[in-house]
Amino acid sequence: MLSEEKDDAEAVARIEAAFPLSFMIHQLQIKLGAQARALIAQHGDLTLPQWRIIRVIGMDAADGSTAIRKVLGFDKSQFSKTVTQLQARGLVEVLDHPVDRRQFRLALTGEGRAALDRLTPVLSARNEYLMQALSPEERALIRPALQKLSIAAETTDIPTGTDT
Amino acid sequence: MLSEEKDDAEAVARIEAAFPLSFMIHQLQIKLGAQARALIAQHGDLTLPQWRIIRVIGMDAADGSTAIRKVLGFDKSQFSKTVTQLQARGLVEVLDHPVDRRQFRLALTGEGRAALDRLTPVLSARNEYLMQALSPEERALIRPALQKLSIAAETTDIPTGTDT
DNA sequence: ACCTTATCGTTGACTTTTCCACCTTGCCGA
DNA sequence: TCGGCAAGGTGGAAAAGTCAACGATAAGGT
Repeated sequence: MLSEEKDDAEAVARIEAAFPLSFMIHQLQIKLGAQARALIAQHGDLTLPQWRIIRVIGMDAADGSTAIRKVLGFDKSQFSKTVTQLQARGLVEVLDHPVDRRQFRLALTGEGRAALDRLTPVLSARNEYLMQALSPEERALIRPALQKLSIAAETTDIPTGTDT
Repeated sequence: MLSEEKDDAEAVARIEAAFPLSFMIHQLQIKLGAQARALIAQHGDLTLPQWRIIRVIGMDAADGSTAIRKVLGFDKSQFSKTVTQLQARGLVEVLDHPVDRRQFRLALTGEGRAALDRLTPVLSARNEYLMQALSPEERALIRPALQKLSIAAETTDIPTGTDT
């Protein structure tokens, strides 16, 4: 009799139906993080934040520290520490910023790019797998939806129930 | 001249366009977590994980430890430690589980329910605020989408690019 | 009934993340 | 041009989260 186990699953479903959105996202993030860590660990020895930074630098869409830090949403301190680690491991090069002397530019070293090339296929396949779990409409809507939420999540003072 | 600042913002937008989904969710979760911490801190002295557990118990949809732990996605260890804190602070009561002797049941004490009632309006208003940032279709689709992703995120071995 | 396997919660060591104070650099109005 | 304020990065302390090992209970197959 697996009624107990089933009861737990039913209880989970019952709760999830009325779950705050932020809880759902948190729960999802926990699972995604664990999945990513497992994949990264199987194919190298980067940490998850290290991988994220390398991945963004490798997109060649920006090299300023602030831009990279902000897309990732990283805390200043964590970003600083992770970049130091990457630099110490010779995966990333830290260069002067041409305009803003507070910032710096980031570039991959040969070794850094090698790590990126080794990991990219694996993580891309995962991303594909995740996207395939969604219906076409969901695929189309989820990115803008997440972006809107991301902006809304930056508000510090919430309009108190003056809505209707 | 705010060209520098603007350049950063443009770079961020450029990167985000081609961002892996998992990165977007991670970035969103960071912001949501910070927002929730700020709100909770303003209205009491709970930690975020403590609040989450209290909130779920207060839904009265389940009281078994496993069900509560799994909807939140919490690590066993973290869950155990946070429940101990809540019990020590007298916010939560730990009772025997009627069927499974490995688990326990959780219930709010009077003080626990008071904390819940104090915080709920604030956090509910935030949830409303977040939902209002979405279009009606997005609102309708986001929950099932996140649930599908959550299931997909549990897969440990990803089908390697054999798709086409 | 029995044996094997899986799940549960707890613990301790460890890593990661957050928070805060600090100093430097850029921004903008007086 | 100066003076205040915002934004950038660093470093240390505290909190949160992760991981592996353990003993106890359940579940499932034989």
